[in-house]
Formats: sequence, structure tokens, C-alpha cells
Amino acid sequence: MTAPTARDQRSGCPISIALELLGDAWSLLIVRDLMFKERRTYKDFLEGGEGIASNILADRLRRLEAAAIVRKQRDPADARSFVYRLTAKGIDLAPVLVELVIWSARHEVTDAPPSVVKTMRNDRTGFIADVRKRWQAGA
Amino acid sequence: MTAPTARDQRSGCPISIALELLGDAWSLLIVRDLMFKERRTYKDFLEGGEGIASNILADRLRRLEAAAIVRKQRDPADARSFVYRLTAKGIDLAPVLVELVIWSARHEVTDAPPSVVKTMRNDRTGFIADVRKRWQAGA
DNA sequence: CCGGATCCGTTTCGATACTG
DNA sequence: CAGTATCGAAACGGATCCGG
Repeated sequence: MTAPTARDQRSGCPISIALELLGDAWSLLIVRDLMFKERRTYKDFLEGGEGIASNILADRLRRLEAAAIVRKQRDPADARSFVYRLTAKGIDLAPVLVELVIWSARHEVTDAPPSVVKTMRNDRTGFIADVRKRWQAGA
Repeated sequence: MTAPTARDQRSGCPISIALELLGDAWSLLIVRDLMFKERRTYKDFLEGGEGIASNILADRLRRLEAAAIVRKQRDPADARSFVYRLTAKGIDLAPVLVELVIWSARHEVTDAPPSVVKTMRNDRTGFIADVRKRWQAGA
């Protein structure tokens, strides 16, 4: 019976809704790891992310799963391990991440390879199609 | 001399950089207010946002200004008021917000008018050009 | 009035240690 | 390996106060 706070009663504005799911420092970083960096396991995120704490990671994975952005399965190869994958809803965030990369590369100092950024800008649709293809292939 | 925390030493990944500036519950909401809702003043944000506290708002405006996403000027009309505007860097976030709207409209229940979302999808470039035009006109 | 700053109780985060 | 427990630090949220 916690008291309702401002964030609980958000408007139906799509931006507001999206930020309710993704408006924090880590969630989109996990999505990025899944989408671009072939990271799949809890351990991958823990080491590969930029130093997220284990409890925060567990919480964010739970939230992303609750939002149906991420799915958790047993690793068919290794029975004691779990594998996280993006759902269709999750992979649909690709355009958002791509625009974020383009924006950052333009206005901040990043380590993004200029060639990749150029591809994102010049062949956005193709780039996203490739991401989706790799995802469908189960990469 | 505060101890460095994980978030302080982020990688140069463009997503990571962007989230350092925008990875919270409110910043992008303010950008949205400026970009789509003709909100300009502290009071506008305070009442129109979804219930942000005044101290948080002040902090976010300061951060957005420090990041050169927003600019603060005196209101030429009303001497006791200030006007916030997006910078060029700020208006360049339009594609990110548009993709966020499209994603939310597809996967969540939002109050976005379907006609507008359809325009965003079918004539993305034109829609963003319009946003930019209104911004340049000083709207 | 407008644009905040301050105070303070509550919530969340972050680092580390620990467990099934 | 994949988390949970704990605890101090930081951020948030609401109310109120203040300067111009």
C-alpha cells in the first residue's frame, strides 16, 4: 500500500508511456547489449555493461521481461545457464537506438566507428533490416 | 571529492553517452514539451508535464542547458518570465522522439492520434522537416 | 505572480557480501 | 552461474519558503 507518486499516474502520451518502461540509466543499455553486442546471459550484462550492480541488473531484467521487451529461457546448451533474448517488441526498438546513435555521434564524442554511423544515416532501412535478420536467425 | 560511481566512468558507446544526458524519467519529457507542445516556461513544464516536482524540474533544466540541448532566455514580452527553447542539438532529437512515439503506439496503449502516428510512419522525413520548420520559425 | 531554493521524509540506487 | 541480502549514499517527491 505504497502511496501513489507522480510517476504512477502518467498521461497516455506515447513518450510518457515509453519512458515508464525505459526511462532510466540502464534499461536501454541492456537492450543495446542484446541487439548489437551478442550478449545473452546475466554474466555477459554484468561484465559487459558499464558496471551495473548485480541487484540493479536483476531488477531491470525483471522489468524488461514484465514489459515483454525481453524473454528469458534456459540455455539449451548449458542447463545451468539462462539466455535472454529480445522479443519482437524489443527488436522494434532498433530504430530508436539507431537514431540515438546518430544523434550522439553528431553531437558528442563517441567511439562509434564513423563507417557504421554513416551506414545508419545513409541506409537506415537496410541497416535495421539487417539487425532484424540477425535477430531472426537467432544470433 | 565524491567517490566515482559506475555511471561516472561510462564507455564511449554512443548509447551510453546519450543515456548519460537523457537517461532518466523526465529529461525527454521536457524535450517533448518543447518540441511538440509549445511549452516554453518553467510554469508550463510544471503544470503540463505529468507532475514533476519543482526542484527536479529546475535540476533537469539546468542539466539540459549544460548539455546544450536547451537554451534559456528572458522573455522579451514579460520581464519577470524566462523562455526555454531547444537548441539545434535539441531539435536534432526529433527523430528519436518520433521513433519512440511509433514504437509506443505500436506496442502500448497510448492516446496518440492514429492519424499523426500514421504520418510519422509514412512520411517520417516530411514530418521531421515540419517540426524543424516550426522550430526555426520560432514557434 | 514567476522561478526557483530549501527542508525533510521516502524511495531508489550502488557496492559488496553472500547463497542456492 | 544467477541471482538475493544488506546497508549506506544518493536521488526523488511534496510542501513550503523566498527573492525579484
